[in-house]
This record gives sequence, C-alpha cells and structure tokens, in this order.
Amino acid sequence: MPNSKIFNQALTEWVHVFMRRSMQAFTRWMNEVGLSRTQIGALMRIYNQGHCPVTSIGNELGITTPAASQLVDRLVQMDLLERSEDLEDRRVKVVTLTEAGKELIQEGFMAKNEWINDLTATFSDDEQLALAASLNTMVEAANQLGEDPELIPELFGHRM
Amino acid sequence: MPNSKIFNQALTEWVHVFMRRSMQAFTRWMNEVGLSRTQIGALMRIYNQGHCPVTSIGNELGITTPAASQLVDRLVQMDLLERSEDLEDRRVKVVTLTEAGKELIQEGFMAKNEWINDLTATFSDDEQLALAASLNTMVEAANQLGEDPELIPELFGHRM
DNA sequence: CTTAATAGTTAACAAGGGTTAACTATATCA
DNA sequence: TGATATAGTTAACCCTTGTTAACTATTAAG
Repeated sequence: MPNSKIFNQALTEWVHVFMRRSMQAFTRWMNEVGLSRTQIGALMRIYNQGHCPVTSIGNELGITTPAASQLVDRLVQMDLLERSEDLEDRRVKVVTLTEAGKELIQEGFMAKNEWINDLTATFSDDEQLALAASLNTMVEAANQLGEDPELIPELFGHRM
Repeated sequence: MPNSKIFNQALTEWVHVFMRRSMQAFTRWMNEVGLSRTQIGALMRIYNQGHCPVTSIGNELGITTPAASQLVDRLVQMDLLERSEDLEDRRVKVVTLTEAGKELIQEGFMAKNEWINDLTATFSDDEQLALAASLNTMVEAANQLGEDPELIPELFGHRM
C-alpha cells in the first residue's frame, strides 16, 4: 500500500472519530440552548465580526432582508442581540451581541472542545510533544490549501 | 509551557481547521440535495442499520411516531426509502434505503472527505507515513475514551 | 374468545421561519 | 431641490415539520 493511501485512510478515520466527538458535543449544546441552525449561524457571524448591519446578515446566511430582520427581532427579544443606529448612516441598524450572547457562543465553542481535555490526558508527556508537532504540520498545510472558507455561513446558512 | 498545553493547543487548532474544511463540504452538500437535518438524520440511521421500523426512527431522532411516519412518507415519495411489511410481525413496517437513497448518503460521506485528497498531495512520502502514525495513535486513544457515541442521532436529531 | 398492548397511519392544529409587497426613513445624485 | 436608491420594518401569506387525538391492524395475555 502506498504511503499516500495509508495517510489518506488514517486521516479519513480520524475525521470520522472527530465527527463523533466534537460535533456531537456541539450539537448537543445547540439542542440544549434551543436555538435553530439559522439563529446560531447569525450569532456566530456577529461574534466573528464584532458587529454588522441587518442586511449583511441576511446576505451571508442566504435569506432575505425581512427574514433577517425578523431573525434579529427574535434574538433581541431573547436578550442575545442589541440593535443600535449607525451614527454615520442612520438608515443602518448595527447589530451586536449582548454579554449573554457572547457567553452563549463561547460556551458553544467550549462544548465542542471539551473532549480534547479527555484525549490529552491519555498521552504521556513525550507523546504529546510528538503529536503536537504532527498536528501543527497538518494545520499549516491545511491553511495553505487556498480558499480558506469561513466555517459559519456554510454550516448554518439557509438550505434552499 | 507544559507539553499538555502545547498538545492541547495544537489539537484545538487542528479541530478548528478541520471544521472549516470537512463540515463545510458536508453541509454544502446537504444544502445542495435540499434535505432537512432530520431527513438526513433518518437516512443516515437507516444506512447504518440496514433497516428499521418506523417507531424506532422516531425514538432515535427524538420525535413522535406520527412525525416519523410522515417523515418516512416524504422520503418514500422522493424515492429514497422503501416501506415493507415485517413478515414476523405484520404490524411492523420495515424501512430500507432504495438504491438512490444509498447513493445519496455515500455521496454525502464522500463530500465530507473530499478535501483530504488535496491535503494528502501537499506532503512528501515520508511525511505521510509519519503523520499517519500520529493520526492512528490519536484515533486509537479516542476510541478508548469510552462512550463511543453514534454520530448520527446527535447530529441530526430534533431540537427541542 | 375477549381484552389489552403495540405499530403505524391519518387528521387537525401550531410554531418557526422563510417569501413578497408595501411602507418609512435616510442618503445620494443631477 | 427633487428624483432615486438604500436600510430596515411590518404585514399577509405559505410550507415544513413538529404536536396530540382518534383510528386501524395485528399480536399477546388471561
């Protein structure tokens, strides 16, 4: 078996295992907080960007501006988002996360990474160092694959 | 910095990169085929189990039996599922994937793993062997973490 | 044989979340 | 200044997909 095949299989297997662990935790959390995919998507986008206008949320999620407006509405009512006027262009409403919103999203990230601690504990000191080197190599390579897409919109956008 | 911290960071980073690539492809595919999370969830469960009764689909996805029945209905109409009577207990309707259904799900898995080939190509032969070893180590460790959950139900179950 | 339990369907209904159309407020251009 | 474009909201509507309740068919138990 050629090395490329060996590597390929190993990576595929790893991806499989990873899916079970990481996405399971994340989705469980998503269900717990009782938010839809679109709602989480909107919150994550805003988390990444700091703030943005209503229309751009719609564009990025692939929904119409009215839909985005209603979406923001609900999240404002849940005290996860705040709307405020843009001082430079008063047509624009700038949307930002509340403290509660920020905490919620950070919780989600933490949920996703929780099992990592468990995994870490199973390795000896030396193993950890070696594995870290491998991981860094792969991260670097992946980063140079070009077209580094944003996770969020694709993951949580509207399905047509 | 202790080795555990180094490893932890490297793994977290890798998970992050991985999410972008693998889940993006999978979700893009999901959007393309125009199926809901629940529908994909049902198809994947049946794919894994070969066949199962309607009620158990409901249980596993966390929805009521009527909801499961309707869900199956729609998927049968799309020619992704088949319903047939269980010969041993004629109350039971056994649900199986059609050829089209099987192909669809396999396509989804392939979409998820597509970028892996690109990544493989960026490494030399020796690198690939070394990295494969690291990956296998981690897979093994992850598999022994206990409570090896099924991917599908959590990922695609009903949110309450 | 009658009664109770189980698998599934059907019907009526509700909520979430999308759409288009019509409107308001602000900004820009000629 | 007046006409037009842009950001956002509101309203009316519709589809998907969940729910509960009522029903049928089959099996199991006394």
